[in-house]
Amino acid sequence: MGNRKIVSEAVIKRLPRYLRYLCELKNNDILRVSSKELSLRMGLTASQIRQDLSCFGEFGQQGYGYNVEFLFDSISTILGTDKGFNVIVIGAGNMGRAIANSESIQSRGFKVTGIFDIKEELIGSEINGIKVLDIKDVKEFIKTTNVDIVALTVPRERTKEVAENMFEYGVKGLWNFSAMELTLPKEIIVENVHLSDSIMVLGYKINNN
Amino acid sequence: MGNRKIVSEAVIKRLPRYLRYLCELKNNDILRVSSKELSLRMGLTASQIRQDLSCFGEFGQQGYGYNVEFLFDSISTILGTDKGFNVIVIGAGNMGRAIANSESIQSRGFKVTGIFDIKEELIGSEINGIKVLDIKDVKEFIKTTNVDIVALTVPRERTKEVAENMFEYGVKGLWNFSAMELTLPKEIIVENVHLSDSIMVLGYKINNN
DNA sequence: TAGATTGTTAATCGATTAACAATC
DNA sequence: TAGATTGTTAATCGATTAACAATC
Repeated sequence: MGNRKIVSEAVIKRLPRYLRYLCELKNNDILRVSSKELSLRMGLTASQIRQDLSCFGEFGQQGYGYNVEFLFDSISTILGTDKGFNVIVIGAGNMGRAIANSESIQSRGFKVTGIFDIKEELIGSEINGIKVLDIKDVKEFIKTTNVDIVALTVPRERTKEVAENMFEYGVKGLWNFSAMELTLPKEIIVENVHLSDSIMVLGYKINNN
Repeated sequence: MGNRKIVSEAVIKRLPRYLRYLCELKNNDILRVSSKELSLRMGLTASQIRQDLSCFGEFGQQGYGYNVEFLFDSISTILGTDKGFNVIVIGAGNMGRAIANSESIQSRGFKVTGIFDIKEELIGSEINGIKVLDIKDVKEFIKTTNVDIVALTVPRERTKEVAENMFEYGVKGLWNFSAMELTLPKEIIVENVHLSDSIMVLGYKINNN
């Protein structure tokens, strides 16, 4: 299911950013926006915005521009955030807790339905109202409840093993926070958040500014 | 100072990834690698690896390939991680603590030298051996010690104000974890980590796989 | 109606890939 | 020497930008 046309990675990555700006316009009670106006705010070209949106349909009107709320809702639908995703977090450390507590993630339709850890002292505690469960029970949890995404925040040395298990259990998406490459079959989507990569890019730019 | 040739964003973003793979080779006591071998491991073309590296100099040898350790060190130098960067964290919440505790960040030459928060109950506590200081003292801290990068993990509504202060205090780089766009003068480099953008891209890919 | 702005086609630009002489 | 592999130039591919007819 889903859109069959292949849309480039670059376009997909811009969608959440559009959503962010549209949300801001909405919060300021702005009803309409042209590609020109939006391009000025976002620092890209009006052409690119129109080209990007045209990958998914027609959302504007000649002479008028785009209805902010309609465009926001449309992009939400494209991203699937209107339907919602169930997320479990494996690893109840600082990063896991940050995810479980993130308002911006929840506000986009991602619901943390479970948190798992291996440490005795963490099991049974609560994070943002969600009980931390024993990692031993994660297989059963995935089999019996609907889990779309697994956020992986376990120590580096455990990442590979846990990731492979998740694939085996039929999880559709892995959100990997370990500074480690995961090579898994293409049936499971892996999205990496390599914090150290990000800060290294920042370091490079500082030195070469 | 630094390299005057303008290197494209795409190339820069691949550098930390090269470093990651080279580190792994090093750990497995592999002394040499050809662009072909590396390309197979990394899932890109040998051509691209050679093209990327050629932006910065000549690191290989015909008929031999690349000395793993030398290439690792060279890329470290390009990224400036050999010299080291001092980082302060503003916001001692889960994300701030995750940064202060991250081994992968520290192993790449980024040293957390201070953590700041506004909350009375956090001030004076220790995170990874670093004392949490009062946000009121951050200006003085920046003026008197060498701070290269500020990691911003404060709540959304405080982000803009703190970011502007950091610019004013002469900080060179901002590592922004808020789901908010920062528009600051180009003298200060901003690198964004928008976790919600990342999980939305994952959601899209799951739906359209 | 006149002005504004879309969606799309064509042109341009930049990034990736292929090819190959140089040489270890 | 023969084989391997670099760094670089040329060719290709894809993404961004410009232009414009359609139309609100």
